[in-house]
Amino acid sequence: MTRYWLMKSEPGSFSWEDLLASPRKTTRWDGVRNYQARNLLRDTIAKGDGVLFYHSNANPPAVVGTATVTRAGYPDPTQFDARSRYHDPRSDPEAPRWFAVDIRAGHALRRPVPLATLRETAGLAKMELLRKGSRLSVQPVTAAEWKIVLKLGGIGG
DNA sequence: GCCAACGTTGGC
DNA sequence: GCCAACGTTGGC
Repeated sequence: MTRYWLMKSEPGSFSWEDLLASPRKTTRWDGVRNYQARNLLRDTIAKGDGVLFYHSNANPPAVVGTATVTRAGYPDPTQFDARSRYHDPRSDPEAPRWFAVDIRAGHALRRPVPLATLRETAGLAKMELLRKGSRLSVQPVTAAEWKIVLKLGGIGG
């Protein structure tokens, strides 16, 4: 069963344009250091799942494109890399603490959908992103929410 | 830059 | 197990 997700990225560190410029428009979604998000990456997110690519800490914050999961959860190598800013010396290679997935860019939205627009859209009232205090960098999106966001973005009907 | 909300750490 | 202190996220 195909599921849908929203992934946040600060364009100052890795933007939608950076994803498009990546080899095969694919990147490893690594550096996630939150246990709830880790559980999703490790246990639930599957190859073929759809991703809304969201620019956080942006002006305006907005969903800007879609992506596809091309590789399901595997140990995030940055946790074992002493030179990485994501290095975690307490993670045991025999039982890795952090996981990553690979994603490939799908379509740019014809119109990015700003956070404010999401908030104004009735069918999205229960979106995780809109919950007060929500900070999950990887979060579930329902099929209905996915459809609505794509429509707002001018793709997918 | 501010600050609310949340997660993690560590003393006890 | 409690909770204060601290660090991070992310909108504004």
